[in-house]
Amino acid sequence: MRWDIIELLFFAYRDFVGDADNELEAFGFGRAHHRVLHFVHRYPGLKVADLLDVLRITKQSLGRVLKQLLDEGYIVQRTGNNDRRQRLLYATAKGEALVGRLAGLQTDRINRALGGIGSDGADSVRKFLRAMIDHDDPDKVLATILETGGATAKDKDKA
Amino acid sequence: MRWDIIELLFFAYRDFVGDADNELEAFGFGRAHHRVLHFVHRYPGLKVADLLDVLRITKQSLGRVLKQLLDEGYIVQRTGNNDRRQRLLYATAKGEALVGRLAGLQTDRINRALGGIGSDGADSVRKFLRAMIDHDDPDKVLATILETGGATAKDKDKA
DNA sequence: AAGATATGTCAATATGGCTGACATAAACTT
DNA sequence: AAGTTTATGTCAGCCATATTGACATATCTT
Repeated sequence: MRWDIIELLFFAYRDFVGDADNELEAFGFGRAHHRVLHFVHRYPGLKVADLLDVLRITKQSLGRVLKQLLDEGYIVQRTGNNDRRQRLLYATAKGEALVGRLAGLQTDRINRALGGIGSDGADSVRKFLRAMIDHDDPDKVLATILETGGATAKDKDKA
Repeated sequence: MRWDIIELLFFAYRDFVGDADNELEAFGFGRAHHRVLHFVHRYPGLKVADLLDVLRITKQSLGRVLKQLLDEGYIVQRTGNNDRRQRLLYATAKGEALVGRLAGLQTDRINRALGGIGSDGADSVRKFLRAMIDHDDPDKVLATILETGGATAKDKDKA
C-alpha cells in the first residue's frame, strides 16, 4: 500500500487548491467558478458540451456557475459560425486577469516545490501526474494535453 | 505560469479520488466518509479535535459523517484514559477492510504511475508533493508525516 | 467553586452537484 | 417539406458536504 503517496496527495492538493479558494472568496466565487473560468481561458472557444465533458458535470450545474460568470463579465459567449446552436465561450480581459491571479498563486507554490528537485525531478513529476490520469476516452481538453505533453498555444505566457 | 502542472494536478487528482468514489457509492458513503475512516484507521486513537484539525472541518460536519460510521460499525470510540471527556477513535475490522479496499485501488493507480519513473523519480515525486504542502502550523497527522518522511507504525502492510 | 475545555446537538444556510422534465432553435435526414 | 436529432437553456426538487451560531453536559484545571 502506498499510504505515503496517498496522504501526501491529499495534503498537497488541499493546499494547492486552497491558494485559489481564499482569493475566490473575495469575489463570492468558489471552486466551480474557478474551474469553469480556467478552462474557458486556457481553451478559448470551447463549446458548452466540451466544458461539460471536461468538468464532468451536468448542464444544470454548469448553467448555475456559467450564468454568474457571464452576468459579471468574466466570460462572453458567441454563436458558432458553423453551427448557430453552439455557444462558444471566451474569457474577457476581466476573466483573464482573475485566472492569471489565481494561477500565479498556484504557480508560486509549484515553483517552490519544483525548486528542490531539479529538472530531472520535474520531469518525473510530470510523468507521474500524467500517468495518474486515465487516458481512455479523454475529453477534448485532456486529449489536447495528452497529445502535446502539456504545451499549448496559450503557453506563451510561460515567462 | 505552470499551466502544465496545474492542469495535470487537476486531472490526476480527479481520477485518483474517483477510484474510491465509485466504490464508496455502493455503501451509500461519500468522500467525507472516506476521509474520516482513512485517518481514523491510519492514526488510531485520534481524538475528535485531532480529526477536526486534520480535515479542517467543523464538528457539526464531522458529527454527521462520524455518526454514520459509528452506527454502521466502521468506527468505534473509546473514552480517554487521562481525560474522560475525550472520545478516541478506532477503525473496526469492518472499517479496516473498507479502507484497505479503497487504498488498494488508489495504490494500484499510484504504482502504475510510479512504474514509469524509477526509484529516483519516485523520490522526486515524494519530495515534490511534500514541498507542495504548507509546513507551518501542521495538525497532528501532518506533523507525524513531516517528521517521519511518511513512514509510520501503520506502514507494516506495505507489501 | 469558578472558569475552561471536549464533545455533542439543534437549526438554518451555502456551495456545488444530481435527476427529471420540458422548451426553443438549428441542423440533419428522409 | 416534414420528421428527427442535436445544442443549449430553464425549472424544480433533492442530495452531499460544509458553515455559522447557539446551547448543553461532563470533565478537567485553577
